[in-house]
Amino acid sequence: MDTLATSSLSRSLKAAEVASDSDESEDAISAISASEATVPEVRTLAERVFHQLQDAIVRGELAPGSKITEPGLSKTYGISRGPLREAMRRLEAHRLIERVPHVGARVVKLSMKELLELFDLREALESMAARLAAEHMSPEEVQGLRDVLALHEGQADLKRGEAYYQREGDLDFHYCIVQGSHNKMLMNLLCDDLYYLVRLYRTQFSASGTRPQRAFVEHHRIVDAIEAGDAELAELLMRRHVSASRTNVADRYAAALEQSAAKSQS
Amino acid sequence: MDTLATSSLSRSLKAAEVASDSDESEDAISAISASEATVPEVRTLAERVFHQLQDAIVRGELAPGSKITEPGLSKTYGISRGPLREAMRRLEAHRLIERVPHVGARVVKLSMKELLELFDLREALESMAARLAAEHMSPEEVQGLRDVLALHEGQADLKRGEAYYQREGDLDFHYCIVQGSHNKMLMNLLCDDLYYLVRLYRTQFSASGTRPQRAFVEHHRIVDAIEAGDAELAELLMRRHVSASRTNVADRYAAALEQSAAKSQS
DNA sequence: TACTTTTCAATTGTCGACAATTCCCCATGG
DNA sequence: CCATGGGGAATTGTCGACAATTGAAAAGTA
Repeated sequence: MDTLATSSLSRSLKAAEVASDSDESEDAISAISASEATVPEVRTLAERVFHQLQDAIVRGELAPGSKITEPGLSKTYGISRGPLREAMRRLEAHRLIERVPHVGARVVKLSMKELLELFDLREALESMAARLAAEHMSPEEVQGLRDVLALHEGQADLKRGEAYYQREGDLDFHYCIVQGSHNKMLMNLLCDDLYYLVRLYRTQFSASGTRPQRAFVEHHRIVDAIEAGDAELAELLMRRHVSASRTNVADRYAAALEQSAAKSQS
Repeated sequence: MDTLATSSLSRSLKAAEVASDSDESEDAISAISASEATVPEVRTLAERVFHQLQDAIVRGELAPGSKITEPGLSKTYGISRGPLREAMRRLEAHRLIERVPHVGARVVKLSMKELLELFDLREALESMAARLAAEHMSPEEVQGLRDVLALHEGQADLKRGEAYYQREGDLDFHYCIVQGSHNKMLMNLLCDDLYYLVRLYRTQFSASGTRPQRAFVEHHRIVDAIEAGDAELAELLMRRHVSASRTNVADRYAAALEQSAAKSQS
């Protein structure tokens, strides 16, 4: 009951963490359609509660900006404060919580400014990932990418209007590209740090994607370029893709701001 | 005696950490030439030992790949294992140590492959930083940049052959550029995570810079572009600058490898 | 001698208790 | 009524002790 997997992404992320040495990113890709399959059970309490808190934050169970106290969490998760504090230290380093000495910790709350900064980072890093993926991905890995795309397309076909789930799938896609770069540092950075912040944003701003079809064709174009080994094109397309996503978010935010301003004025 | 500042960089990094809210990056720049000035003393033991260990690792006092035990460090730093473990959890998240549950922790040892990956990351991120800096830096900040450059130039003039210290100064320069981007996420990523790994590499491979003059003119060209507000040029020049540095490292490594191979064969 | 098994010392993981600091509330005074 | 200061409850920081796991040395057997 307490280990609800939130989406295929969370599972693949966890699987990647325990087996980060494997150069076979095929594992990670196929793991997406795998069953619950007992994530090689975490060996230590501190590690377990770290992942639990990470999930809880990213899923919005722990509201952004809300204060979290050690005795509270200690009782909730049934562990003592020792391992809990270690988990919190890790969360702090990953920027999912913010701590002030002798005062306490609270879940991070991304401002729109920070969110846009995050998109700038993604643009720089993921375009690089796409370039490297075009240079290094094996034909089998590319096929895995296509499978992922087909899978999500089928899902989106089922729930035409409800594009929310596709947004998580979107991260799955980007996750696979990063795996394909075969650059471990980049993989760590994006998959272990930035993508959790991206997911946090999605719950915080309850962002339901509003351009699923367009994102789909962009995804396909990117895979085409990767398959063709056209690194330059893949980099360019990914840069545009992320940039368009950023613009989309900024526009929606501006619209929401304007609407709330008009409402308060009326 | 236990708080030996290793270089101006370490001080500016620390100062940036405690006052990360300040939008006045002027502070960080001027802090470079400031005196010892008691880094606003860390409030908690865990935090203090974290910085001490961070410095010890980056300076090479704790050899890369060497095993570190909790009782050992506990006695060395005169604290109990509680705060120590919290510090180690933070170091682990920053990828300065690697831990295996129930086995132990050891200082990371960068392979050449990982080092080159690190340079790829820097190329993507710092070129982005240069572009943003060209767009956002104020005239005062640019002046601060020039001061830093002049300062290091004077130092290098003193120790002509000994270019080692300049290498630390090199990071100071890059540090200022990142500050000038005014992108907090980027600043955190580069200054809190990647730059420590870069410094670790420098001790691990005992990298004495071999191209100080060229790096100097490249630095000046970059500042020129930033001052002119030419974002595109600044981005390009920084990309080339980091790329050249990467090539330099790779070449030196290949040469050293060849030399050792020849020696073992004779 | 080589290989397996067993024991044991050392290290890591976890817990509960105590000390130190902060924050909130309330009383007191202007 | 508002400002100010003190007191107390709650939370965070630190410590030492105990349990659990590991790795290797030591003992035993073929």
